[in-house]
Amino acid sequence: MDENNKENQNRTTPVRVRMPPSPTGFMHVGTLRMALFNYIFAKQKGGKIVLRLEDTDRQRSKKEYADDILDGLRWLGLNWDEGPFYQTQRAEIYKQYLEKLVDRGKAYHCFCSSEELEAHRQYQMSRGEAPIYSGKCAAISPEEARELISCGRKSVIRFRAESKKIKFNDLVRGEIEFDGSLIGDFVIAKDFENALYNFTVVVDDFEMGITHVIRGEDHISNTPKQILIQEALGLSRPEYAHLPIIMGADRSKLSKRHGAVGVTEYRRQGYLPEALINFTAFLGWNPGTEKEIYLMPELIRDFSFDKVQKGGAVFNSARLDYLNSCYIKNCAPGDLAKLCLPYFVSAGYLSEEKSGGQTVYKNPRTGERVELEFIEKIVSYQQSRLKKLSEIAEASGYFFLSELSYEKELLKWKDASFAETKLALDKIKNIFANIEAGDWKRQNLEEAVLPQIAGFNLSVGKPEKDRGYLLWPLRVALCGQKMSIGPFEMADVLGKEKTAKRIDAAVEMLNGSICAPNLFNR
RNA sequence: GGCCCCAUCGUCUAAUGGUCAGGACGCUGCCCUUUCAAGGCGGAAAUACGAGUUCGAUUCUCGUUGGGGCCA
Repeated sequence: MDENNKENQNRTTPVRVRMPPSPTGFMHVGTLRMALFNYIFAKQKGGKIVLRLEDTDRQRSKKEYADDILDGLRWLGLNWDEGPFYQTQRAEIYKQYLEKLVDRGKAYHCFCSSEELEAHRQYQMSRGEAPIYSGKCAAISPEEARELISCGRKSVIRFRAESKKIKFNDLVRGEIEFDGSLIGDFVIAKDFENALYNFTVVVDDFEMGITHVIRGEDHISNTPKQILIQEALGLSRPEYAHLPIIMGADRSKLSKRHGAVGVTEYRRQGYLPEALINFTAFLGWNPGTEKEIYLMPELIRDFSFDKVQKGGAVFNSARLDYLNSCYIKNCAPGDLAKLCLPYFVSAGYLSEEKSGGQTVYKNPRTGERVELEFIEKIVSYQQSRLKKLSEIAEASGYFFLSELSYEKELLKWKDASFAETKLALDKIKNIFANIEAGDWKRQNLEEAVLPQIAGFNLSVGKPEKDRGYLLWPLRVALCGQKMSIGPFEMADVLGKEKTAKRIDAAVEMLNGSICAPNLFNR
C-alpha cells in the first residue's frame, strides 16, 4: 500500500459513503445507527451519501420492508444524495466482474456437495483446525468446469484466496491484521447471475465511488475477504470504520428476540426523531464533554471517530424515554399539539373531517368543533408529564367527555366529610361565578381562589395551610380521577361554562349523600 | 472449534501515569406541592482477575477469565 498515494487520494477525493440496509425486515435501531453515523460523517466532510438496498437475499427481501426503511430514513431526516439502488437490479454488473475473476483464474467453479463440505468442516473442527475449504476443485480447469456444468452438475464460484497477511487500518480500532491462510477459498457467487454478499459489496463500493465504509463491528471479519477481492480486481481500497454493535439486555446483538422495536413502531408510539437520533448517536459515541443533548447540527460539528467507543453498547430504553421527554418539553406547544392530534383521533377523542381542503376536528361525543388552540392548551399543560406522545390521549381524555363517571368518595380530601366537601365546591363555584368569561385564565382563577383557602379551612375547622380541602374536590369534580394536571389548568382548558357544569354535577352527587338519611324516611 | 474484536457504577460513559475515579439514565432520601409529573438539593453504586513496568497505575505490557462477532 502506497501511503503517499493514499494521502493524496484523501485530500483530493470528496467523501462518499453508503447506507446499505438489507430489506429483510422492518427498519430497526441497528439500521438507524449505521445510517446515522454515515450521515453525520458525510455531512461533516461535505460528502455525498449513496443509498443502496442490499436485497440479494430474494427469499427474505420484501418491498414492504424496503419501503419501511425508506420511510424511516426520511422521517428521521437522514436523507441521501443518490439512489436508492437495488442490488437485484445490478446483476449484470456483478456478472462482468465475476467473469473477469474467473477468466484471470482468481476464481473457479466448485462442484463439491454440501454434505461433502459439511463433513470436511466437522473433521477440521474436531481437530481444532480452522474450518476452511479443502481446495478440492481448485485445480479444475475452466474447460473442464464448462463441461461439467453443461452436464448439469451443480456448482458455485469460489474465490482463490491468497495465503498472506492482510492488514487494514480501522478508523475506530487502528490496525487490524488477519491471516489469509485461515480464510480459505470462499464462495463469492452461486453462479454468474447470483453474486453473494462479500462480492457485491466490493463491486458496488467501487462502482459507486465509496471512499469510507462505515459499518458495524460484525463486518470486521468480512473485511479481509473483501480486501482480497478488491486486490484481485485491481480496485482501490476505501477507508474502513467499524462501529461497535448495539446489544440487547443480554449483551448479544440486538434483534427481534429482544423485543427490539422497529423505527416505525417508535414513531407510532410518539418518540421524536430528534430523541431517537440523539440517543442512538450516544450509543457508542460521546463528545467527551458533559453535554448530552445534541441536535443534528451539533452532532455534525463535533463528531469524530476517535471518540467512538470500541465495546458494544446495551440499548437502554429508559434512557431513550428520558431523552424523548426532554425533547417533548422543549417543543413549542403549537408544534406539539399538531404532533399529538393523531393520538387523540386514534383514541376516539377527536374525529377528523375534511372540508374544503381543510381538516376539521370534532369531538364525536358532543359534535362540537375542536380548535387547535384547545389542543395546544392541553398539550402545554401536559408537556412536562409526557415521556412519549402516545401518552397524551389517555392523560387528557377527561376533557372530551360530556359526563364524568367517578365514585363520590373520591371527592373527599383526607378526613373531610361530604358536607365539608360540598362547602368547598360551593365556595369555589361562587368565586368562579364572579370571574368574567373574558378573564377566564389560569392565573386569574388561581389568584381569585388561593388567598381564600385559609379562611375557608378555618371556617370548617381544618388546617389552615392544607390546600387540599378546597382544591382536591375541585380537581376531582373537573376530571373524575386522582391524577391530572392542576385544577386551575383544567378549569382554564374547560372554560367557564363547562367548569361550572362539572362542579354542579359534583355538588349534585354530594347532595345525594348528605340527604341520604332522609331516604329512609321515604 | 478457528479467527477477530472488546472489558470503568445495573446501563450509557468521562478521566490516555498522580482525580476524594467525574457526569447522565435508572434506583433512592429530602425540599417544593392540592394529585401526578416537572424542578431543586443529597445518597447508594464501578476500574473483572493475576503478574510485570514505574516512586506511582483505570491508564502501558503480558497472561487468565469473561462477553461479543464472523465463519456452516
